[in-house]
Amino acid sequence: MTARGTGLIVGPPSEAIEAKAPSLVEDAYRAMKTAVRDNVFPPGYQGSEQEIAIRLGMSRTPVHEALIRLQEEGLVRVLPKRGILVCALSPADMREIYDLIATLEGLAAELLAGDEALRRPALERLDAINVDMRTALDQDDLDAWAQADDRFHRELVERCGNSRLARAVHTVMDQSHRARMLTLRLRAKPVRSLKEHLAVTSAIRKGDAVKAGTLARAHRQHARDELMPLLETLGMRHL
Amino acid sequence: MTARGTGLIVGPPSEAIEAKAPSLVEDAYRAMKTAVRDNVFPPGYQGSEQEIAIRLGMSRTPVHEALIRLQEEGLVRVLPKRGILVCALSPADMREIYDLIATLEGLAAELLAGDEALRRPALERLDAINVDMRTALDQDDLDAWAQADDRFHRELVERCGNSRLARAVHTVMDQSHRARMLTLRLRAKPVRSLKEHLAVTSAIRKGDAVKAGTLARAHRQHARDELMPLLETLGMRHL
DNA sequence: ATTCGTGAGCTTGCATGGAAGACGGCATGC
DNA sequence: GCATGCCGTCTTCCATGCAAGCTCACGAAT
Repeated sequence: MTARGTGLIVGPPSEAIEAKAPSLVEDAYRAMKTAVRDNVFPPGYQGSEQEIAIRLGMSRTPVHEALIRLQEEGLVRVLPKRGILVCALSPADMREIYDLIATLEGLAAELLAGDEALRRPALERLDAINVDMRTALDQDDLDAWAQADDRFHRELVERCGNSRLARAVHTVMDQSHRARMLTLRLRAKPVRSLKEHLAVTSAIRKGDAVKAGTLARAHRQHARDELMPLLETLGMRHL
Repeated sequence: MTARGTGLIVGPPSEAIEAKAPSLVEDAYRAMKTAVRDNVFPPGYQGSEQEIAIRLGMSRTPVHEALIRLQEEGLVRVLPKRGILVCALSPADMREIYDLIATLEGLAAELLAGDEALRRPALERLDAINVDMRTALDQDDLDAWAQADDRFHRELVERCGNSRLARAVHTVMDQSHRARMLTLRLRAKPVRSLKEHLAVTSAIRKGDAVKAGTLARAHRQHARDELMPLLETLGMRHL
């Protein structure tokens, strides 16, 4: 219990834009997260730490530690003595996620609109992204659209000044990434998205926090209301 | 890559009310979390895994793994090759946390008010807690008041039906618990809290989702606006 | 035919040791 | 006096080994 030295009292990881030191744990973490996101490990997939360790060319230890982090983020479960399991999402889970994101992005937009210093650089980015999305739509390039959409929402939460909010949103978006990609091509041409993005951007520019928040939240709720019936219809129990 | 068997596709930890199996990692996790919450490990405290392992009577491994989880939750930082550090919170961090909680509890109240099946059992609890809080106030029992306050907010998010929301709120509330306890006795008698809790409860009972959400959010914002100047005044750089 | 017990082969939990990095004090050079 | 480079010590990182628990197939008993 010897608190050594009166070292600098460093804050939580919030602020620090620490470029994680390279380590096997970090490698394993990234590799497995990517594998889950890209459906290399499909939901319901069961594997063992040993198997993954061999594939990544390391021992079980770093894999095990990376799995703890992934479990904490809700992407996998480690079943004691039984192996690891990639989590599947039910429609109810998707609803939870959308409700959460809608509200949090609403707050993000609100914070952004209410802070002059914050919104100036953010708007620059958002405007550029909106242009890209318009281009993608004109060219019927769904992948480019999805990428622009992703970037828009990412910038929104990353630049709102609340790092914990950003982290929370990222966590649940990681969980739902797979499902999102899966349903991307099942929906009608997403023309409304651009309109709504522009409206949110505009409200932020005007500094109308309440309106920006309301619009951003409604935007996600629309997406939710479009997605949920689709999932139910397809009888998707899990994905 | 042999996905073994067509085993049951289990969902994310969301639903499962799994009573964590007893394990050294779990013990270490709880012990250290409690130690941080109760200021046994004050912010800025530096220690080593070895030291903690000895104190807990186990090897370094479970301590290390528990630390990974605590780091993921933002309570500590593991500095590579240097030791562990208990995170301190700045006023800016407290603001982040309150903004986040305000919004999330707003959503929780909204969800609760909008769902008949959910709100019935919840209201039973909330009513009881409100009675306890009234008693505590009448007796000037600050500790009892704090406990009732905590329970109220806990029930709110745990019974709203969105497990991810609950988890997110718990995570940031754990982070801010220390600061909250510290400032508990610096504030005026919290008579407004009860009134606001009653108002939120009433709105939920009426099924007025919008009002419930607005009130719950405003309640936390009031607390924030009361707390922030206090922190600044005391010149608290970190806590 | 069906049930139940048993054991082999998985799995992770945890302990431990060696390796490499980070820090701080001390000697050295100016 | 002051800066600088070196080295001992402390720390985590990672590999590995053993132990214990879980699953499932197989065989015996009913």
